[in-house]
Amino acid sequence: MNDGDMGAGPSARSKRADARRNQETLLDAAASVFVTSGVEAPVRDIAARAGVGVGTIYRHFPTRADLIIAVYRHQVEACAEAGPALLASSATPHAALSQWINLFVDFLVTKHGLAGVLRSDNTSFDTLHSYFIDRLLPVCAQLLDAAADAGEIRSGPKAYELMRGVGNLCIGAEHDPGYDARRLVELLIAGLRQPH
Amino acid sequence: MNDGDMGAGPSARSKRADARRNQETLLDAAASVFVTSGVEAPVRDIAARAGVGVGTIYRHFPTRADLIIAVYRHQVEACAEAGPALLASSATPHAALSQWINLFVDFLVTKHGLAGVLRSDNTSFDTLHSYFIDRLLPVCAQLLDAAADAGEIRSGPKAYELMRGVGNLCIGAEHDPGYDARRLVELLIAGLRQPH
DNA sequence: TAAGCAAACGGAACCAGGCTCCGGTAAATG
DNA sequence: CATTTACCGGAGCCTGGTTCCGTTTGCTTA
Repeated sequence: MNDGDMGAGPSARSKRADARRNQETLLDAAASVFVTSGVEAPVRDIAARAGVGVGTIYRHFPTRADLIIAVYRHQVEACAEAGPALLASSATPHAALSQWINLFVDFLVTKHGLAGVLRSDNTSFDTLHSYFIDRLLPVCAQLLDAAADAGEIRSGPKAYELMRGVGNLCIGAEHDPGYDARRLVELLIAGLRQPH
Repeated sequence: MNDGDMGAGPSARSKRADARRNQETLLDAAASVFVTSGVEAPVRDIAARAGVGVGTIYRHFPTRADLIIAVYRHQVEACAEAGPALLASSATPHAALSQWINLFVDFLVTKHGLAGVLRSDNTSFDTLHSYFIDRLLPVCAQLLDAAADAGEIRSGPKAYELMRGVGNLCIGAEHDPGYDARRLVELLIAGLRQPH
């Protein structure tokens, strides 16, 4: 993918040491700033926290979306991999779907502002949106199809629509004690059930 | 409420003619810019469209929220008044609730970006949020209570949570052909039904 | 070890958009 | 017509994103 390591043999040239170090530092700084100030924290704040100039951020992460993706990649991967596992271990496909959606919701609501930025109409977040869709939509579709095949759900929204709906319900869920995204998502999933 | 008299008796002085004219012009300009560029259009654009300076906007509408409220006030009022009417004319309270929610959704999705701005964490939109809540929440609560009394719905979210959820589902619904907010809202309302 | 070079760095500078402030304009009034 | 003052316009400030380029620094090679 890049010319760096990627196991292309022992002779592969590395990036300069300071570059790699900075990339690491930036990821840590961004993660910690995201926790305290949300994913929409000013770029300058992240640069300051990392002790680098803003130019360095843009060199490593051309758009803010790239930075966010890099910070959360592990967790998105984990969520994606949990899908098939849940399907294998759950009593019914609908139960698996429900549990998986819970994982997804937990991820979104604990990342201050992430759900909101996912739905921003700012075009610079398109790649973030695409990343989530590319990685998670197939998983969701698999669970949904399994539940449909089992006759547990009515013909309703396709996976894309469901995921967007769930994502939307998570927006602004962090700091409003009167709003519980999980409860509403449960309601939505309940509405999906076949009225036996 | 309309011409700035503050109800201090019939002798109350009117505003200057140019001020009243500008206020009217601004409302028209804002409405038309909102249609084409969304409710988050730059203030300067609205000023230009109205042929006034930005100072004039801020004098008449101290925050953008005030402007948005003024532009949509009639429609919000109509929506609020439709609640009791629907309750009186519908077969069941749940049907009335469902229809009323549909009105609300129609309103939100046809106002480019309005749902998104309702959920913005930008504090300057708090008054917009408050306005919607103050005006519409009691209506929603009345419908919800009626449906609960009739035993049609399970004990679920309170009116506030329901309205926020519905509002969230409407975010970004305008320009995504693969996403139909109405369908998801219907699912949500269906999930509210008492099982069997 | 030192020289040469490209990679990488930092932050000044530029742009966009929100909001304020104040000198100027003109509506109301006598 | 003169006076008052509400009201107007837009220059200008602020915040935050993004770019650009002179400087620094790690790596390579002699």
